[in-house]
Amino acid sequence: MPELPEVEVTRLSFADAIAGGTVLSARMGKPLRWPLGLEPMALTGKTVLRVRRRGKYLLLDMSEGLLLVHLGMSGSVIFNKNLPSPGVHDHFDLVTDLGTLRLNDPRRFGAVVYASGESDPVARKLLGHLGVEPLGREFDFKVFHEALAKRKAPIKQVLLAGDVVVGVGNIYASEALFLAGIRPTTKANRLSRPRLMRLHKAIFDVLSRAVEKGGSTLRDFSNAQGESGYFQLEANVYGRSGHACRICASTIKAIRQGQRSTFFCPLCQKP
DNA sequence: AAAAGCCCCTGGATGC
DNA sequence: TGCATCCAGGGGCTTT
Repeated sequence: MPELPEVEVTRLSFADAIAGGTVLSARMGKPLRWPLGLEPMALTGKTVLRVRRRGKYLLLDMSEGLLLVHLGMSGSVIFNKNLPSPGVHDHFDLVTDLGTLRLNDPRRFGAVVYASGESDPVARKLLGHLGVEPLGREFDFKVFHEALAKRKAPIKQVLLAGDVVVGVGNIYASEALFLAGIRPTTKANRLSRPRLMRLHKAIFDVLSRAVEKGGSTLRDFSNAQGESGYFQLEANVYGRSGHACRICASTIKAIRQGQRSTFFCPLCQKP
């Protein structure tokens, strides 16, 4: 489910509310993608200092150590006081004196992992290979250009891999390539500098716009206050195969790339 | 080093 | 109504 915008919207929706909260108890439901790394109750007494984001990971800095939270494909988080007793897909509760953070994740591709710090091996394994943050100052065009020049894979799949830029998932990869006028199958190293400049800008624009709109709610995404996002209403290509392109009225096409769907306009997006 | 496939898991939509 | 099949916002791991 969640790409960078949804994770960022989630973060913004509870970061201030949980900051300063001291853990009273914690519980795990069914196992998630990776083990927590300690007994849930060992989190008791730690304080949540702040919530950051790295790629699609939420980082909860604790008074000692940090929690890495990933929403996988179907995860969502809610933060509130007096939550009802956990449902079948509620797999992690962090009860603090300011409220409870609860992860709901039917498919359980998500994870909550404790690390002693960012140099902890488990944190390095999950975060160490990540590319640049697209909404930060470090998203430099020259670096982007040089990284893509080394890649012969289709540009869509390079974007998805997340080792050049983080946070661009299946929706926003298709959307950014549409805005840049680039065919998703074009090999990354075959793109000219002007076209890459358009792509660089498109990635920033589409992700920031999606954050503004509260993310995309396709099936079940909502922020920690239970509110839906609206960016999907603005999608130009994602999920629109067979429909008319909003720009040129051509029929939007769907193809498969690496076991994932890709959507594009055959006229607006040049190989 | 980089690319391509394979899984992990559940639920909703679709088709017969 | 019942059952099979396909598809879904991710990404680490293994194999080429």
